[in-house]
Amino acid sequence: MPDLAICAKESDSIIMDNFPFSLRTLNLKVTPKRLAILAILMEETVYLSPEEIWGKMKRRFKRIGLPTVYRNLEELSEGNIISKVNHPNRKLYYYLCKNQSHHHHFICLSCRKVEDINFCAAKKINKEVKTKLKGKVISHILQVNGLCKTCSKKSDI
Amino acid sequence: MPDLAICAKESDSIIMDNFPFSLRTLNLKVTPKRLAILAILMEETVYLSPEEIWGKMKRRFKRIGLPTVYRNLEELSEGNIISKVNHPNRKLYYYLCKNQSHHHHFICLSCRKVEDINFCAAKKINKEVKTKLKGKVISHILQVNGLCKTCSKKSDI
DNA sequence: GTATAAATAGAAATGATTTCTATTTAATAT
DNA sequence: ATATTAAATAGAAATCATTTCTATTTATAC
Ligand SMILES: [Zn+2]
Ligand SMILES: [Zn+2]
Ligand SMILES: [Zn+2]
Ligand SMILES: [Zn+2]
Repeated sequence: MPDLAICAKESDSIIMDNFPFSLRTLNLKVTPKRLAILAILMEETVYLSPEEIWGKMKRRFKRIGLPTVYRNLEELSEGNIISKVNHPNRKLYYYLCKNQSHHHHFICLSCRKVEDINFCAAKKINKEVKTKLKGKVISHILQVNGLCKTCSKKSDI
Repeated sequence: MPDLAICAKESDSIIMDNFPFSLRTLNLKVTPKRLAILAILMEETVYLSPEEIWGKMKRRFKRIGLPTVYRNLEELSEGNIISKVNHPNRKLYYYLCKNQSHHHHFICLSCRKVEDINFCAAKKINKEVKTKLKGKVISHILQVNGLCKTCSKKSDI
């Protein structure tokens, strides 16, 4: 189905084109390095570490500091443009999800693939917190860790 | 209601009494230090950092190393006797929940209070991962971060 | 263009967590 | 009780992912 592939690429570029707007909305300047970080993440179906992103940035810029990568990833994540992965190894990983609507992720602990889980308990949870606990929700984490289809087959052997 | 208080204490000691059994089930030796860590966590309604637990341990033992605290907390958490908190500041915190059944937590980012959320999407999620993604679930995180009743009132001012 | 605040490079520091080895201890079998 | 053995521990030291710092550069608004 070449149509699907073309379609996917078009929608990708639509997302890419919107990054400057998204950045400005967050009061972040539209710098070449910010856009490059987003472009790098756009190309991936797996979550990446700051150091790995730095490695890819070094191919595009002759001067690029690791702190810049860390800072930008944190800002982009804070602004909900990218998402942070809660890895059991407690290291930082980031992922850019093309799916704009609120949802959560299944992450593969082996190959790092990320897949969408079209399920969110937010409404029920917010209700329970509000009525029963009388608290104020700031954020919620829902993440499923495991082995993707391919990796679970491998470990079957 | 003094009855409730007594009842609560009795149920606590029932849990306490079961720790040696739980530890043996996990092939962990029943050491005074393990039991003390559990006793310290039992007394708390808030999550504690390893360093804070170490501080309390130093009152009970004249020789007690911080690595011992870290190691034990990790083992107990791995064995599901205690639960790890996913704090936005990315530091380690642990909590011992008296509620034995599977559930999740609302954590206060201000006073560190932990409250139960009697809701879990595990069944739905497992089903979605199994049927749609054909993956294997290893673990899932569901945690709600916010301000508890008391703390959200304070920040209203 | 100019002004200004934000972003960045690069070096350096940080500090929570982990690793290491010698010693001690709990559990089990005499 | 005593001996045996594997697990647990103390304390010092190392690790290293992440953050901080300051001078310089750059995006943006006028
Ligand atoms: Zn995989
Ligand atoms: Zn997604
Ligand atoms: Zn609170
Ligand atoms: Zn609980």
